[in-house]
Amino acid sequence: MASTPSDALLDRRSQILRAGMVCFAKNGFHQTSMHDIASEAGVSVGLIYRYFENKEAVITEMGQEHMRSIHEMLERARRAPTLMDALEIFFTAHCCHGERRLESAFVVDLFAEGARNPHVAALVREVLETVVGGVADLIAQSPEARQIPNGLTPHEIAELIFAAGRGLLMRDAVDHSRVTDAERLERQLHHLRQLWRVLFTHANEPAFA
Amino acid sequence: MASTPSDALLDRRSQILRAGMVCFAKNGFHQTSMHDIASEAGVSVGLIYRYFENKEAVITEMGQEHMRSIHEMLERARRAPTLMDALEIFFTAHCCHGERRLESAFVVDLFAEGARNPHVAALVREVLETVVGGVADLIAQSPEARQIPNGLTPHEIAELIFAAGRGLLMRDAVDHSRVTDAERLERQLHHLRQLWRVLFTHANEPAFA
DNA sequence: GACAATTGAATGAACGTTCATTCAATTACC
DNA sequence: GGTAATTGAATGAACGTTCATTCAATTGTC
Repeated sequence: MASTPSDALLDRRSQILRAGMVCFAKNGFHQTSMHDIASEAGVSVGLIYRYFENKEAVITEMGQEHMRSIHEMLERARRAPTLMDALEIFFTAHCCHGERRLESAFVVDLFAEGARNPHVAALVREVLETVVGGVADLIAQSPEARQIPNGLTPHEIAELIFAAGRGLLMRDAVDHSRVTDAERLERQLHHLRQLWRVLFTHANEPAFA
Repeated sequence: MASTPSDALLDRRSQILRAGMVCFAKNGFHQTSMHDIASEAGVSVGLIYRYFENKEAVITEMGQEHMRSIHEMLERARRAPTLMDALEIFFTAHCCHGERRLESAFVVDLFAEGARNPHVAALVREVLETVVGGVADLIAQSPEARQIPNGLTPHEIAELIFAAGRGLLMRDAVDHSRVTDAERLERQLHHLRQLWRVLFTHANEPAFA
C-alpha cells in the first residue's frame, strides 16, 4: 500500500505540508524559513522545491488543505442529529494537528496573510461563504429554529455565529496561559451555547426553560 | 509653537510611528523593512534607531499607541447617551488613520504577533479585558439592559459582542472588494444591531418592536 | 554683532546575518 | 545502467543594525 509512484509523491507532499503546518502554526508564515520546514519534515531544503514551486505555493496549498478539512467538517455537520450538535462540530474539531492555540494562531495568520495576498484571501472567502451558507441551510431546515421569529434570516444567524466563533479564536490565539486544550474548548463552547440560547430561545417564552 | 526640544522629539517619534503604522497595515510586521518605514516617514534608516531601540520596539510601541486610542474610545463610550450609542462608538471609530481594511489588517496582524510574542500578547489581553470590563459596566448600569433576563451576565454579553466584533473585523481584512469604508462600516453595524436586538429584546415581548 | 567652538539630529554606506532558491553531486531503485 | 529521488553546499538578494561622518543650529567669547 501507498507504494505506487503517485502515492509516494503524495506522501512526500503531505509530509512536507504537515511539517509546514507545524512550523507556520508555531512561528507564523514569514518567520518560518524553508530550512525550518525541511528539518521539521526530516528532508533536505532542495527536496521541497521538487514538490512545491516556492514558499508561497507551500502557504497557499496549506491554506487549501485547511479549507478542505473544513469542507469535510461541513459534511460531518450535515449528518449531525441536531443543529446544536452540528455547530459543536465546528467549534470542537481541530482541523489540523497540534495544540488548539497553535491552530488558532495558524488561522489568524491565514487571515493576516489574506489581508495582503489576494490569492489567499479568495481561498479564505470561498470557504467562509461555503461554510456559512452550509450552516444557514442547516438552520433553515432544522425544526428547532424554524419557528423562532427573532427577525433574523438563517444566513444572518449563521454569520453571527461564525463571527463570534472567529472572534473567540482570535482571543484564544493571544492566551498564553497554561490552559489545557479541553479547557479552551469548554470555554468556547460555553460562549457558543450562550449565543445559541439567545438566538434560538422563543421570543414568546420565558428565557429560562 | 511646537518648538521646544521635547516637542520636536515627540514629533519625530510619532512621525515614525505613523509611518510604521502605514507600512505595517499595508504589508504586515514581518514584510515591512526598516527601510520601508524610513522612506515612508521621509527620514533615514539610522534615525529610527535614535528613537527606537529596534524593530520590535517600534511594533510594541505601535501596539501601545493603538491601545491608548482604544482606551480613549472607552472614555468616549462612557459618555454616550445610550448603550447602543456607546457600542456604535466601538464599531465606528477607526483608532488609527487610513482605510478601514488596512486597519483591520493591522489588528489581525497584532493578534497574530501576539500569538508568538508574549509581550504583545500581554498588551492585547490587557486592553481586551479593560474594554470588555468597561462595556460590561456600561451594560450593568444601562436602564435598557437591566431588566432583560436572558440569563447572561453583563460581562458575558460584552464578551459576545466583542467576539462578534473581532470576527467581523477578521472578515473585513480578507475582503478585497472595492467597498467604501462607509459600506464596510454599515455592514458591521447591521450585524451589531442584529446581535444587539437578539441580546436585549425582552424575552417576553414580541421580537419586533 | 562677529566669529569660533560645540552640539546632536540626521545621514546612508557598510557589516554580518538570514533567507529563498538553485544545482551539481550522490543515492536509491528497477 | 539508467532513471528518479534526494542531498546540502553555494548563491545572491534582502534584512536589521551600526557608526563614522555631515552640517545647521546653538552657545560662548570678545
